[in-house]
This record gives sequence, C-alpha cells and structure tokens, in this order.
Amino acid sequence: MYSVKVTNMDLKQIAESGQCFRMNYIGKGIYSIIAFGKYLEVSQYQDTLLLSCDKHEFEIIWKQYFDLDTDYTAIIKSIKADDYLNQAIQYSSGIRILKQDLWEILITFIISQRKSIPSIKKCVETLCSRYGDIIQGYTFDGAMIQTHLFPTPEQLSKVTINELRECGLGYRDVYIYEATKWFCKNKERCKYFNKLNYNHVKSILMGINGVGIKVANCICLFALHHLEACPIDTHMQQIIDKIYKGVMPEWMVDNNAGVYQQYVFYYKRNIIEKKGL
DNA sequence: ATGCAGGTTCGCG
DNA sequence: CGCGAACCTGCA
Repeated sequence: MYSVKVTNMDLKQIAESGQCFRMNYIGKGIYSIIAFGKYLEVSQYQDTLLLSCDKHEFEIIWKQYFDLDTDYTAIIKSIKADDYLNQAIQYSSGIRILKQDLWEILITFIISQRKSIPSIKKCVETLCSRYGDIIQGYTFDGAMIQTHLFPTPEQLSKVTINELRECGLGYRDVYIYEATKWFCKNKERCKYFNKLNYNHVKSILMGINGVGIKVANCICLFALHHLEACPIDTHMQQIIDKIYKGVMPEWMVDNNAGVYQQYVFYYKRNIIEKKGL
C-alpha cells in the first residue's frame, strides 16, 4: 500500500469522465483500474490517495498515469473570463487527463463511435477476456485476484474480422482489424509519436480507416497528452449551438482546450442533462 | 416496434 | 466542399 497527497483530483469524476473504460467503482469508495500490465485498487479521502501498490510501482506507473506532475490549478487559473466554463469547473475540477496507452486508446476510441459508455466497456471487456493475457493482482485486503489485460497488437492481429464481429463491435470490426494491422506495421514509428507536434500526429492518425477528427483528438488528448486537442462530440456540439449560439468559444482553441473540454463535458452530462438544459 | 446513440465514410449536389 | 444517409448492435 502506498499513499500520496494530491490536488485537483477526484476519482469519481475521473472514472465517470469517459476517458478510460477500464476504471470501475467496486464499492466502499474503491476503484479498480487495469492499465500498463497491472491491476490497481485506489481510494481517496479528501486530498489523500491510497493505492494498493507499493511505492516503486506508483513511481514507475501510476504517478504518470494520473498525470500528477501537471499543475491543474495553474491550468484553471489561466482561463480567460467565461461564465459557462467557470461554472463547469466549480463542479468538475477534480478531473485530470490520464496518460494512457496509445494502442489501447486507439482501439477503444474506434469502438466508442455511436456507442454509449456501458456498451463500449462491454465490448472492451469482451476483447480483454477473449484475447488478453491473464494477470494476477492484489486487492486492498491482500486477496489475490485474476484479471485480463487489454490484448496486445500481436494478439489482436491474430483475430479474424468475423471473430471481432462476435465481440459486439458491429460495423467497427473492419476498422479494428485494419487499425490493428496498421499499428503492427507502424509500431516503431508509433514510439516516436510523442515527439511529433499535435497537428502532425493528428493527421497521421486520421489516415487510419475509422479514425476521424473526433477519435483522432481523443487519441491525441488521452494517450499523447496534447492538451490542446479538443474532441468535439455531439455533447460539445450542443454546447456550441445552445450556449455559444453556434460560435466556437475561445477556450476551445486554447492550449489547454482538452482539459476544459473534459470539465465542460462532465458538467454537461451530470447537471445540465438531468435538468433538461 | 421504431428510433437512436459520445462517429466515420461514402456519395451526392 | 457541405450535407445527408448508411453503417452494426443493444437498449429504450
């Protein structure tokens, strides 16, 4: 077990933000996460994060994963006056942009198109349980559990389109199939993607069949940490249309637009949607 | 039962 | 180019 002080962090908000599909609430204030080859349990009491791993694992994996070296207070302070955005931040300032695995984000966000979050999660778990390695993890109680990792590119490259279809992917089966081949072929090149600038890497990603501008932006933001990447989905489009009268607000083209997008997205889904805008 | 969902592609004007 | 329709599947 290891504990660490954090600011601008709220596990619930992150888990429900829609940027990751393998983080789940498992009761008693505890969330489970499977990423980078590990199973983690984590809980939070005020500004203290408690993790089921040791210090070493925290330092080499989870510290980066939770983006704990980025100063979100500064990001929030840098906002130019905007009532709606500030209102959203009151509600969602515990969201951080997770640094996730490029390959996993590529595939899961291709799956995400025209799907609800529960449905995306279901597909992802099916892929993991059928094609991913089994690993052992430990709960807070010290109990050993087994779980599946997200399949590697090599593992998924052995799966046929028909088998993919049977995982509930629908028409996305071909996209996944082709993206997998693309990734295997470009594996060495992908390692240097974090050195390329945002527009460059976005245009490369959009060359993949099934990756349009929204998914490309999600990959840039959630895997490559380009904080200026601002995915515009139907929720964001509604915000532009209804709140900003069809004119894209300045904060959406800011250096930190992706962070702001997450704040607004979470706020919109949790508050506005339930009251009927 | 019909319609639609956190998107992309294709084909049309 | 800008627009609408179709694309699988599951769930209201």
